[in-house]
Amino acid sequence: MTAMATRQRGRPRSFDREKALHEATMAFWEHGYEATSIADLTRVMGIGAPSLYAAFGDKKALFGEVVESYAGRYGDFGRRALAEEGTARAAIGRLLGEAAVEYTDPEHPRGCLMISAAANCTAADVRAALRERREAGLAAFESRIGADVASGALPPGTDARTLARYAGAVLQGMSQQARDGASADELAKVVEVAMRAWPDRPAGRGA
Amino acid sequence: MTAMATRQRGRPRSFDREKALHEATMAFWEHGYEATSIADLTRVMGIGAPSLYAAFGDKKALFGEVVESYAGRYGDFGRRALAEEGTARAAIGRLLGEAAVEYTDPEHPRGCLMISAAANCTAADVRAALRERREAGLAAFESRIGADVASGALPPGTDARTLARYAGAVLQGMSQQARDGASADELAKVVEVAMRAWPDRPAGRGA
DNA sequence: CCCTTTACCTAGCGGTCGCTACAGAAAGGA
DNA sequence: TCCTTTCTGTAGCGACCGCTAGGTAAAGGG
Repeated sequence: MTAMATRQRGRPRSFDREKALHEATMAFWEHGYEATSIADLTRVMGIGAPSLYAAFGDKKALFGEVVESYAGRYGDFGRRALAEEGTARAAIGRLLGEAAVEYTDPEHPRGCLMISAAANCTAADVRAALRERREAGLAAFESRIGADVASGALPPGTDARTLARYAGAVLQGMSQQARDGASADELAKVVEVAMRAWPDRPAGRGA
Repeated sequence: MTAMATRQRGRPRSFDREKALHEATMAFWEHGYEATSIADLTRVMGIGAPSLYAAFGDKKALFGEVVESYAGRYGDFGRRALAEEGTARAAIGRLLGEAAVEYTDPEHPRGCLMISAAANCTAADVRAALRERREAGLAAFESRIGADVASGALPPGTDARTLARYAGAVLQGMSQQARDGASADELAKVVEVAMRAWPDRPAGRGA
């Protein structure tokens, strides 16, 4: 309390916490929250159960850290696309295009952890946590689209909420398809089709 | 063997097999294959575990019957739309529109059992069984679209496989959104947007 | 009536779940 | 050197998992 950073007393941790968290992320990403057991986790993390509990709390807290680190490391392409592109169309198009690559990257499990890892989960709070993140994503889409409607880059009658939900549905569908085995190329072609639905000039049909 | 239909010997079953199967369907639909325990099933079916095993085999076999009956009872709108509509566009548009209603019907759990019930399932064969059904659905879409390309109802360059996968992705996304709480009206608007991507006349941009 | 056949109920099997008590090991402070 | 602090490994807790043995109840056949 008085001094800060008591410079580690006692026996030092014998494993790399970041690396262990990464391995846990891969396991949860692949199999989902509930289907990944503590025994699975201790095996892939290379540590004993007491070390896991000492370092991360419990299974839910570990999953919480996994989701947080996942969002920053693998889910950030969406935020960047929304922030960096000049129009909602460009942002969503880029986001979906990058998802096609990301969701099929052989370096890690397929699809999106935040979409699939708590799909059929008994723990209601874990389900709710990921659902809230998905809803936050939709809200970010809607906000970006709304800005384009306000600026005139999209037709005045455009329903931002619906267009955001459409983009979210395509994204979630792509995640499922990736987990079902679709290739990056196949998903990229789907994105190309999906973007044809976008109202691309202020004289469009509206909605 | 010699005579047929030995007209029930022994004590008759004390529960309605169809009704029990229906209750099991609701449970699996709501919570998924793995998260639905035998104890959950016996409770909602109103029978003891030995009766369940005697009537349905084991958990996998029961789930198999559930999927089969679900496909006929709740998943048939897709087959009908593909069979009855004059064009692939009309068929897919109707299919998605009916899905918006079906996936949010308060009479039963939200979304589609075949899409979500084995999402994070440890049993690989159960996962594979539903994946194969989804792939069969995509193949049916592709076949119907291919017929329209051949007949000239769709532009010659149209990629039937991609268009089918696009429709499947939207459908799967809608299922997820329904489970996340989207209303029938919201999903219907998403369908309206999604169908704008459809190549609607033989002078379209192709792909 | 008794016998056979089938279904039901109670109780509990071996296994895995998430999690932890406990004792030993490895560091710094006195 | 000894104590305190923190981490590690073994071993196992109570609860639940899918599933079933064994005894009893309810039907038809003789």
